[in-house]
Amino acid sequence: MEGIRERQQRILKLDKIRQMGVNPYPYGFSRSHAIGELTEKHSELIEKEEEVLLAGRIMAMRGHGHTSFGDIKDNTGRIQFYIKDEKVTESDFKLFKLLDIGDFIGIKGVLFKTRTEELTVRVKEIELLSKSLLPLPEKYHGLQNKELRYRRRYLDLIVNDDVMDIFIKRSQIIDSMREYLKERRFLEVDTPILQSLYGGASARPFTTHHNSLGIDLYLRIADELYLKRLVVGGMERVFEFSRDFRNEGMDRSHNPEFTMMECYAAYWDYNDMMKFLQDMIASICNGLYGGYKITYGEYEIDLKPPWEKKTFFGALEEKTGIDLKNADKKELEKAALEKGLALEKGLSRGSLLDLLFSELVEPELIQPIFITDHPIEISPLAKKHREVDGLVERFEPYIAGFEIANAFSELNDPLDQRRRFEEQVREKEKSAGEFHPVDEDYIMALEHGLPPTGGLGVGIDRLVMLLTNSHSIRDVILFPQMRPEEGRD
RNA sequence: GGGCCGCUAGCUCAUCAGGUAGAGCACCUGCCUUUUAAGCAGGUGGUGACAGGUUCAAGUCCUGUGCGGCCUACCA
Repeated sequence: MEGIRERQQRILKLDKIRQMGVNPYPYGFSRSHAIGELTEKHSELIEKEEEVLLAGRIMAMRGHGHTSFGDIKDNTGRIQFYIKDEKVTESDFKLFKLLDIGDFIGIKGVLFKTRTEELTVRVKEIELLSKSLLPLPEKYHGLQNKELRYRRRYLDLIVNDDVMDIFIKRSQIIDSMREYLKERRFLEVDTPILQSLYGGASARPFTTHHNSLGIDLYLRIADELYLKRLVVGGMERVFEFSRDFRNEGMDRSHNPEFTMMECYAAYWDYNDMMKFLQDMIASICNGLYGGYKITYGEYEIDLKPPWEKKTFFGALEEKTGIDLKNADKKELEKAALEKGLALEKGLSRGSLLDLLFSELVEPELIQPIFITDHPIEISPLAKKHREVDGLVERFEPYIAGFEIANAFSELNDPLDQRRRFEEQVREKEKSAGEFHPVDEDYIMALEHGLPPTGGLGVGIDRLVMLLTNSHSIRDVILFPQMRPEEGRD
């Protein structure tokens, strides 16, 4: 066990504190101010010698015999306190001597400035609010070890302010997106996480079991099909912040559980959705930073609308010099080989196009851009393009090389939807040998009539990465998936 | 899945050719009435991730396992 000796020391102190008749774990404390407020109001408070009541965690202590300095920290800031034996009761000073870095305390005192002009609280009374038994990480270097930072995120948050800042921003981003949607009359809904049939994306699900029903259930990989059922039901604009689960590999941009915001609007098409998304992202960014320019790694990115637009095949043509819109498998394979891409055998036309695009085009999409009008093979839930055969009305915005969303004019022709599902099933069974039944219940819903609808899914974790200059999804998820420490078996 | 790297005190890190482990912070004792990575003097603390091998001798070399990181591949 870590810190065992220090822990024993602290337990001894705990006993002494109890012997003084002090409860080391009391029930609350009334603060007059958050620490952060003091910086703004300090001149007035100093002048009036007004007493303040502050609470926080002790982050540092510097003892000097009859006096001591220390720092306490709350959610809003950090402030130095100064305690002098003659100025507090004997028992308060005795209690103070039994405190450690990491303990929560409440103090009553007045503000002053030290000779180095540092704002400081002169302690009049001190109260222990919670005794800590284990030591905090080193005060100067903080907690560096990434494994420990992820496994004991609470320590990471205590010690690394920039980490706290990222998660505050994450919350602000979600708040402002939610607000943006609600202002535009979108209704927030909850749909099932446990689904008896998964759909809305192509990914392997996590499987679980319901005992009393005696059936296997899946954790959702997307909530798309449920939200569109609600549009059928007359909820014209709906959205959900959805925790989705995909049983796939993990890396810098994939965690097995992640957050999507999906929204659907009746009578919108993908052009409406494009404008909506770009304005929403820009507005979130502006709310966060008061502007549209952000830094991501080596890139300066400008999110100011309007964003560039390129069709899927147009972007490919720029890279290959060939219009691949009507290319068959052979021609696509040839183009891929010419560009030096390694090909597995038996790739479908859709997979080939996908491969060409992600290898040749994606990495260069740094400034915000909409890639539109994808091939129909890789978009089973999108409506056929109104002008061009073989394409669908779909867009994916890319920023800093990330695909941050996916949207379409939703396919609402039930007979077409059935054909597309059946095509998918054939593909899947051919390539992966997986059984993947058609969602008959969803088709039935479509047969009752889905109005023309625009749909959008935004990858929240990736958006947060982008807006906080984070380079791993683990840095924007509080408790990323880890293997258990004890190993398996 | 593949490659490379890491795992030494609670934390951050050393330990040049294999010779029985060291610093700073934290902690303990003492001194210190404006310090701020406080200072000074002294001290506690390690089955060196785990298991095996080579060797008179292994933190150090070798093999395996575990966990993690980075890169790469896969994944709409």
